[in-house]
Amino acid sequence: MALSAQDLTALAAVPCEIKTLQRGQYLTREGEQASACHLLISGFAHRHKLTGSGSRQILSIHIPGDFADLDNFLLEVADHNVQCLTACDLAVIPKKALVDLASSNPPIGRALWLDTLVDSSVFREWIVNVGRRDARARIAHLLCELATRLDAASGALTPVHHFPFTQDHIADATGLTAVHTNRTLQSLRKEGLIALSGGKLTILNWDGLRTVGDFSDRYLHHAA
Amino acid sequence: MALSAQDLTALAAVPCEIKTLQRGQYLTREGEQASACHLLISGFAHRHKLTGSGSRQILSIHIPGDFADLDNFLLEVADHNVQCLTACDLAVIPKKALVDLASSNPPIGRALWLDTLVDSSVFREWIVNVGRRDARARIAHLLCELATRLDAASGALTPVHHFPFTQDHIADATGLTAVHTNRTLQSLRKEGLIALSGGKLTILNWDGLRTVGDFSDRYLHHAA
DNA sequence: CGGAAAATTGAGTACTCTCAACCAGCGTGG
DNA sequence: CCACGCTGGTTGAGAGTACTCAATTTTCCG
Repeated sequence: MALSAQDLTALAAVPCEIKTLQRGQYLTREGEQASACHLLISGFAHRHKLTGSGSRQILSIHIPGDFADLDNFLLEVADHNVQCLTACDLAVIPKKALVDLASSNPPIGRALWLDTLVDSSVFREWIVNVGRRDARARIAHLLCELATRLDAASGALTPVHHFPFTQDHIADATGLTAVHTNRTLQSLRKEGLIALSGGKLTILNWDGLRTVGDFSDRYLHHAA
Repeated sequence: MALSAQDLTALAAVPCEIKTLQRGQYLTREGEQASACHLLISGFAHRHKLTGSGSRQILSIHIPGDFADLDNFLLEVADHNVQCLTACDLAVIPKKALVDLASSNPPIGRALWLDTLVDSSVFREWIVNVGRRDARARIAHLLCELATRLDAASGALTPVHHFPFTQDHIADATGLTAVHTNRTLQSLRKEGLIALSGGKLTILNWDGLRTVGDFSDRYLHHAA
C-alpha cells in the first residue's frame, strides 16, 4: 500500500526495541495479554493453537517483513500462540505507540488495518485448504503460497527458496500427520514438481505444482 | 466495545440504504469489486469459496448484527463469496462513507477494525476445527459456536435456537460430506446432546456438547 | 396433491491415520 | 577421533474414519 514519504517518516519514528529470539521461543502465548506487537526483521515465525487432545494446528507462517501478531493490537487476550520457527530478529513495538500512531495518522492506521485484513484472507484460504483439498493439494498449495510470498518479499523470482520447515511443521499446517506428509512429499518429488531437502525448497515445475495445489494468488492481495 | 454516545450518534448518521435480499442471493462475489459493506439486520448469511474441483467450503456464518463483508472496506477485489442463507434485511453502507467515518472518528475506526480482528480469530478457530478435529468434534464445535453467538446477540441464554441451516451447510462448514454429516448428527442426537429438526436446534446437554466439540469461547472475544 | 428439496440408509471403497521400527545427519563429549 | 544421543526423515503393515455412489424416505411448499 502506498504511503507518502511523510507517513513513512512517522512510521520510522515509532519507538521500538530490536530483540533477538531463538528457535522455539514464544512471542505470544494463548491466554496472555500482550503489551507489544512484533515485526519480523529476519527469521521465520508461526502461529498455532493446541486442541484439547494435544494436537497442534499451525495457523499461519510469517516471513521477514511480516507483522507476526498485529491482532494483539486491539484484542485484549491472545487467542493463539506465536512462536519462532528459526532464530528471529524482531522490532518490538508497544501497543500504545501503535494505537497513537494509527489514531493520529489515518493512512498508517489504514495500512496496518489492511495488513490484518490480508492476514484474514490467508486464514480463509487455509480453511479451504484443510477443509476441501486432499493431502497432495494441501501441501502443494502451502508450498505455492510460501514461494509466492517469499518472492514478493524479496522482489526476485527464483525457484530456490530457503525453507527451514520440518515435515512436522508442514503436517501441522495442513492438518495431516507427519507420516502422511512424508509420503505425500515423496510423491510430489517423484513427479518432478519439487526438490526439498537440507532446508532448501526448489520448485521444478511451477505450473504443475500450482495445478496440483489449486493455487491462485488472488487471496494474497499482492498487487494492491 | 464501548463507544461514547457521541460516537454512536456519528455512527447512526452514516448514510445507508436498507435492502432486502432473498435466500441464495449474493452480497459479494469472488473477483468482483465491492463498493459497499453490508450490516445484517435480520437473517443469516455465509461466506464461502469454491475450489477448482467445484466443492464448496463455508468460511463463516453471520447472524443479525454482524457485518458480513467488512473486508471489502479496504480490500480491492473480493477473495470470497458472501451469500444469503435466508432472506435478509441489510444496511448497505458505501465504502467511502465508512472510510471517511473511520478516519474522522478514531474510536469508530478502532471498533470496526476490532470487528474484523474478531472475525479473523474465528477464522483461525475454524482452521483448527477442520484441520485437527474429527467429524463429531467439528460439528459439535460449530453448534457450540453458533449457539454461543446467538445467545450473545440476543442477550438471552436459551437452549433452543432458530437454525435455518441444511445438513449441506453444516457439511460445507466443517469440511465433511453431507452423508457423513447426517450420520454424525444422528450420533449426537442418539447421545442426547442435541435435538435438531425443522429448523430448530435444541442443545440438550451443553457441557456434553462442549466437551465433544473441544469448545471454549475465548476465541469469540465476547466479554471485551 | 404434486414436486422439489432435504434427510436418511446401505454397501463398498479409499484416503489417511496409528503404531512401530529403522535410518541419516549432526553436534557434543569422552 | 569416534561414540553417543537427539532430531528429523523414511518405511511397513494394519486399522479406521470418512468418502462415493445410488436408492429411498421424509419434509416442505405452492
